[in-house]
Amino acid sequence: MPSRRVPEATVARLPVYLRALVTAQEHRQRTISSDGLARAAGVNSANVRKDLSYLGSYGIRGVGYHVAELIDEISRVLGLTQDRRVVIVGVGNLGRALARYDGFSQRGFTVAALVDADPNKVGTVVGSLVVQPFSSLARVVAREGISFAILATPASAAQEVADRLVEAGVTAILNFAPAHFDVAEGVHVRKVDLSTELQILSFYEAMGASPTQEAAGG
Amino acid sequence: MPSRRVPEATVARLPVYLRALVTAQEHRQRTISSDGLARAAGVNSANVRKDLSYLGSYGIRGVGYHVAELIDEISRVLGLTQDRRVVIVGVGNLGRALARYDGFSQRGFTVAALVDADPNKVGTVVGSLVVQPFSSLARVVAREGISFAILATPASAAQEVADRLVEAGVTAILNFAPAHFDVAEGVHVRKVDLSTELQILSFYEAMGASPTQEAAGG
DNA sequence: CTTTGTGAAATCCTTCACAGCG
DNA sequence: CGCTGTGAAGGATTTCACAAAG
Repeated sequence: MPSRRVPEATVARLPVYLRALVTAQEHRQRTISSDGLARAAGVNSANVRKDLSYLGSYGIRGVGYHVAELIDEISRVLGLTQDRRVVIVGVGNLGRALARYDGFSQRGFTVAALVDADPNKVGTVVGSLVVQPFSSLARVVAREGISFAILATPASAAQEVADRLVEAGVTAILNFAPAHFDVAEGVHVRKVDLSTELQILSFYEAMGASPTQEAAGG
Repeated sequence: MPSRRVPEATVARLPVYLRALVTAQEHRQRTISSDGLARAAGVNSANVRKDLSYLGSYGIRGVGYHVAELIDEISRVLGLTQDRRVVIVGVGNLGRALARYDGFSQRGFTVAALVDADPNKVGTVVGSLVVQPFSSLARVVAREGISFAILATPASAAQEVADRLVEAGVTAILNFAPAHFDVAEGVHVRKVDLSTELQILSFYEAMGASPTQEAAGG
C-alpha cells in the first residue's frame, strides 16, 4: 500500500494500462493477469508485474489482478481523482482540433479556456468556448482555476508563451510547438512533436530495420 | 562517414537536432557547437556529441559543426531525401486538423489521401482533398504511391484498420488511436496518445516531483 | 584556449528465471 | 497448478572526464 518511488518509464505506461483495464471492465472482465494486461498494452508481462509492484498494489497469485481495484489504484497514483482545468494557447488547426477533442474531457481534463494572440481569432467560437486575447491570459487562468496548459502556437512564440503561462501560475505544459523552452523549477513540460514522429518512422523505413512497435511516450 | 548502428534513443533525437539546426541556419549561423545544439534541443552536450558520432559526421575541434553539412547528414540518415506520401485514416476532429497541418508538408510528408468509413464524411472536402471511402483504401494507396499512414480512428477500429493498411502495402503507421495493435514483421508503428501525455503530467503534478522537461518521443 | 570524440562510470530499464503463495 | 513478486542478469542510455585536435 505505501507506494515507493515510481520510475519514469513506469509512469509513462500507467495510462496505457489504465486504458486497457477500462476496456477490460467494459467487457465485464473482473480480473486480469499480468500476461493479459501485457498483451493489451503491447509490453512484456514481467514488465507489467514490476510496474504494478511499484504501486504497492498486490495481485492474487494464481488469479491475477482485480480490474476495478487496479483502475482505482492507477487513477489515484496518476492524480486523476481531481478534475484538471486546461487552457489551450493557440487556436490554429491543431489548437482547434484539440479544443474539440473529447478524449480529454473523458479522462478528467476540462478545456476551460482558449487563448490566441491573433485579433482575428479573438472572439470566435470553438466548440462551446469563445477565444480570449492572449493579453488576458493571467486573468483567465486565475478566474477559471486553471493549472494545465496546452501550447499549440508556432515555434517562434513558444518561449514567450511558456514564460507567460508560468507567470500566470500554470504548472504543467503539454507542448505541441516544435521548439524547446526553459521553465522554472517545478513546472512540468512534455513535448509532442508530430512531424518528429513521422521522421523517426522514416528512419526505420529507410533502414528497413527492427524497432517495430514504439510508444512515443518515453 | 560509414555510419554504425544508430541507437533508438539517438534516432528519436535527430529530428530535434534537425529542427534546431534549421533554425540556426535561418539565423545565418554557419557553425554550431555541441553545447549550442544541446541548449537548443534541451539535452546534455555530451549526449549531442555521442549522438552525432554515430552518424560518423565529424565536427571540428575548437569550432563545432558546420550547420549546413549537419543538416544534410541528418536528413540523409532520416531518409528525408525522398518525399513520403501519407494517407490519413479517420477524418474526425483530429484527422481533419492533421490533414491541414502544414508542418508535415514542410518536412517532406505529403498528405495524399483521406479515408473514412463514415458515409456522411465520404465526399466531403478537407483542405484540398476529397474524403474517400474506407473500402477503396487499397486502391487509393496503390494509385497514390502511399507508404505511410496516420491512423486517427476510434480505438475500437484500430486493429482492423491497421490490418487493412498493412494489406494495402503501408509500411509505417503513426497511431493516434488510444489502442495497441499488432502488425506484421517489418511494419513500423509509433503511437501518440494525447490524453496519456496529460495523465503523465498529472502524475508529476500530483507528486510535485522532479522530471521537469520531458520529451514524449522515446 | 576551445571544443570534439570517446573510454569508463554511473544510471536507468527490461527481461529472465524461479521461489513461493493461493 | 497458475500466476505473482522480485533478486539477479543483461542491455541500453546518459553523463563524466579528459586526451587530443584545431
